[in-house]
Amino acid sequence: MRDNRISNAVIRRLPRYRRILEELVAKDIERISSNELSALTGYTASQIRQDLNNFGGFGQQGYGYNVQSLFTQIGLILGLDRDYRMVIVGCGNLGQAIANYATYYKRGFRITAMFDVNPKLIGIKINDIEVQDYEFLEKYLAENEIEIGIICTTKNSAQDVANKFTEGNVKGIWNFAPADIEVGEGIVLENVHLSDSLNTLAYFISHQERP
Amino acid sequence: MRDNRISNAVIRRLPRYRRILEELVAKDIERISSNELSALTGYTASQIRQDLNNFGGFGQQGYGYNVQSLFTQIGLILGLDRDYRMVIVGCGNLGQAIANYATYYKRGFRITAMFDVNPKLIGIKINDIEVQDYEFLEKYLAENEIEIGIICTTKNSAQDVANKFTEGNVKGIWNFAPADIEVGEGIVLENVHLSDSLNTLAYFISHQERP
DNA sequence: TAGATTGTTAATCGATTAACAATC
DNA sequence: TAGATTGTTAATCGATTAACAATC
Repeated sequence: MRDNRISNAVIRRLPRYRRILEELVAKDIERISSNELSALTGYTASQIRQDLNNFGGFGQQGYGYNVQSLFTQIGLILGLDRDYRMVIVGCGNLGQAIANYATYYKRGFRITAMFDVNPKLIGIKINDIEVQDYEFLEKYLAENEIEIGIICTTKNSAQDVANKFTEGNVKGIWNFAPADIEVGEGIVLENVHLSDSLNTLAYFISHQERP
Repeated sequence: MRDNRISNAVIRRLPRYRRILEELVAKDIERISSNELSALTGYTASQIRQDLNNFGGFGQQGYGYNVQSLFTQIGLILGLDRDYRMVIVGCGNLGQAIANYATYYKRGFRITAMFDVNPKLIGIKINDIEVQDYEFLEKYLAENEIEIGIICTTKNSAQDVANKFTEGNVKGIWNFAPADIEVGEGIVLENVHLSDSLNTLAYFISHQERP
């Protein structure tokens, strides 16, 4: 699989392609053309063909794409053929929501431990996982190989957690705290800035249909 | 304020500028140059000046930008000088997390009602707001002017909720369900696809440092 | 084979960066 | 005033779209 500098824009469209293909698989649809995919995704047929051809020729002239096979291929490209062990720090509602979400809807992404500083949360069980004292994170990461660290803390704690994750050799950090954190060299950072998203929504609402 | 077709890319950088300026305000820093802002944001100084000049000349030659004033200006551009009434549908952990988040951290964005279909959730109070039966959403929207509808349900219910929001004349929809929903003409849709975000993270982890 | 549709190259469009005159 | 830094125009870069030959 060639992946020498595929643009970010392309990568971020892949999960969406996959999501739509998943529905087609569920509907037992066997083949689809770039034109039909265009109607479903909103991207142009040309763009879809360009995107997919970054990774190889998945289609067949005169036929289109095999839905099941394309779905599988995109999964392979995204790295969804392996398991990811994840640790959540911050077990408030958001941390619990992410834990539930991953547990019930994201096969392949497994929460192995959860941490918090709040004595009221330490000890409770969330989907059979007992919340541990944040103090033990370092030790836990040293003893267990964890691919993804998830930050669901407040803004102020986020960088400290990120540092511990970095030292603990996670490969990626999924950050939900409204902070711009720094991560170690070679560690992937994916931010979900809810605040930015809501502010953007406010902008578009305010600027709807005005001269 | 001119806003004839400002590109999406620019808009999505604004909340980040604002977030960083907010910290500078807190640190009592008075002025900042595009060059210094560049170091803090990671965007080039040139891009920052271009971005800001879409909305007018906020800076002063030889001086730079006044931090407090720029912060305020960006807030105005984003439409953060008014209140937004919001309704949440789906009161599981995620819905509750959003409710807490908005209540405690987002002045100007006010949750006025919450709805669910689950009898176990109907009647409980989340930050003084009682969860109502989803059945009453339609009536509620008819009687109250709501700007933002928030979808924290499962994939399968998302479109139904979106339809009710559309009929109830919300101006924007903040969607957390992993579904591609359709919304009425003129209604702004902002998606937070956690699943896509996690899949993207998996991609970058899988493709770190490989030939 | 004829028709359909991809893979891929070329053209266009838009966004980012560079450069510099204007000006505080 | 001299120095600094913006606002803005021009150049570059990259991403999207169009076109069409290849081919199933």
